[in-house]
Amino acid sequence: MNSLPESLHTIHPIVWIVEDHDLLRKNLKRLCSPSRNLNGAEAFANAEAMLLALRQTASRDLPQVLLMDVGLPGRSGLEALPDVIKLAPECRVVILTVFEDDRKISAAISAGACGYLVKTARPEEIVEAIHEAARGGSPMSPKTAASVVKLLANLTKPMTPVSLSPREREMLALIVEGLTAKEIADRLSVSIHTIDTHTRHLFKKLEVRSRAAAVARALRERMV
Amino acid sequence: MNSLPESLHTIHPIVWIVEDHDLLRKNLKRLCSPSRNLNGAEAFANAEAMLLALRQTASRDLPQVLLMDVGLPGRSGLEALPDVIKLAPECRVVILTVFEDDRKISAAISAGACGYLVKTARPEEIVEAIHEAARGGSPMSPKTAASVVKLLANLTKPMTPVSLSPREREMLALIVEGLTAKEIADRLSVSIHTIDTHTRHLFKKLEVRSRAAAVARALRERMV
DNA sequence: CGTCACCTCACGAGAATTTGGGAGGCGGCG
DNA sequence: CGCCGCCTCCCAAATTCTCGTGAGGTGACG
Repeated sequence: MNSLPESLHTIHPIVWIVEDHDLLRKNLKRLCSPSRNLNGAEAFANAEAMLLALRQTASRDLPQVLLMDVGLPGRSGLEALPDVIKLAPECRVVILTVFEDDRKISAAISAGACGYLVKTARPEEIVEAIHEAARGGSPMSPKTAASVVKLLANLTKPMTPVSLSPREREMLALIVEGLTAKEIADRLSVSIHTIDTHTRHLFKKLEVRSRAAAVARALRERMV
Repeated sequence: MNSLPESLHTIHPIVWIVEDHDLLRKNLKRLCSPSRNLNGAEAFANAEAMLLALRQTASRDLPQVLLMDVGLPGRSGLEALPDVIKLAPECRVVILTVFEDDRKISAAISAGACGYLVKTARPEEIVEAIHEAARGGSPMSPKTAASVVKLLANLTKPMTPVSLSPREREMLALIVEGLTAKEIADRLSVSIHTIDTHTRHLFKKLEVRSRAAAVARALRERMV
């Protein structure tokens, strides 16, 4: 969709930077120079200042790419993301961090980030990543990509090593809905004793001993 | 976890190739040569032949990386993936294709692929991708990564912010584990009455009326 | 026709959960 | 200091769940 092969040499994406470490911030800003076909317009030490500036910026001057550190200053970076998306929906947010663990990556992407860079990346890699982000891509290391893939695979894997009968599957779905045995009995127009029996068989097959555990297994393994 | 900085030059990952186009298959195999620290042991024209060989291969000779085309020959490639995973669970499968659209990418990752390459990639990129896959990473273009990120973001976005106290968060985790109130009380060394109270507050905040529903909400909105 | 899986229903007892109330102590904050 | 949120504990009743066991009916399959 965003294929601009020729104009890469003429368009200078506006890049904003949020980084609390002074030296790194300056280096990053210097990196985003017109000589590298980048326009490092603004650099901030924290997310609040960036949001403030974002609110006071005309839409034609909004950044195309936002390079944001989410390091020590609490979660200010990730928490600012919803506001960034509201104020500049077209802006591609690339997270810059020292950590590369599944939870942080998951949180960043859930919050709306599109890319994920580690600070150990070489300058040329960072520049290239910014261009890729502006182009609509999601720059990230293969290791980060592996985390993302693992998350996605876990969320979408359809496999159920347990063979449930249609009725049991139905039961499971209703249990996951949070219904009580009696409510399920009413919903399905059968006796509550029947529900009990189904539930018992279900537990045996799922190898659990409680509704809560059954729900956990069902949701984790996507058999709903 | 898989940091082998020194041994990269000595370990030659065994690479298998599935590609129906004769010329490309031969080129790929030639690419996986010891001179590039790769061991392109086998190349097949279709998935069935590869599976057959996989079944007859001792575990020490199983491929570390499987480069598989999923082009025109139906879905034979993706459909073979579950078998590959069963026969060689440690094998990293990298999809090789001409298309780069969301649906195919999603299908491949759901099926268990770890990487995704386009055939227009340069030889060095392919070689590097194979090494990254063997290392545990997920090689893919930024554009492909963008598709994956989009999918993941869609699946995990509905994060309603619920403010739980630390203790309540702990409770929730243990409930999701399937523990009973008494077991939680023992685990945390407090009275079961305390657990009851926490549970009540938790339910109020989560707007649920049962453990099962609490588990469902917690897992769906990943507050675990 | 026999077997088997599935759905249905029943009884009963013990365990656990849900729901309502109240209460004391602690630490942060204006 | 007073207020508020949090953690802790208690009582008690109603409800629900868990887990046995047993059993009748159906449809599929060999």
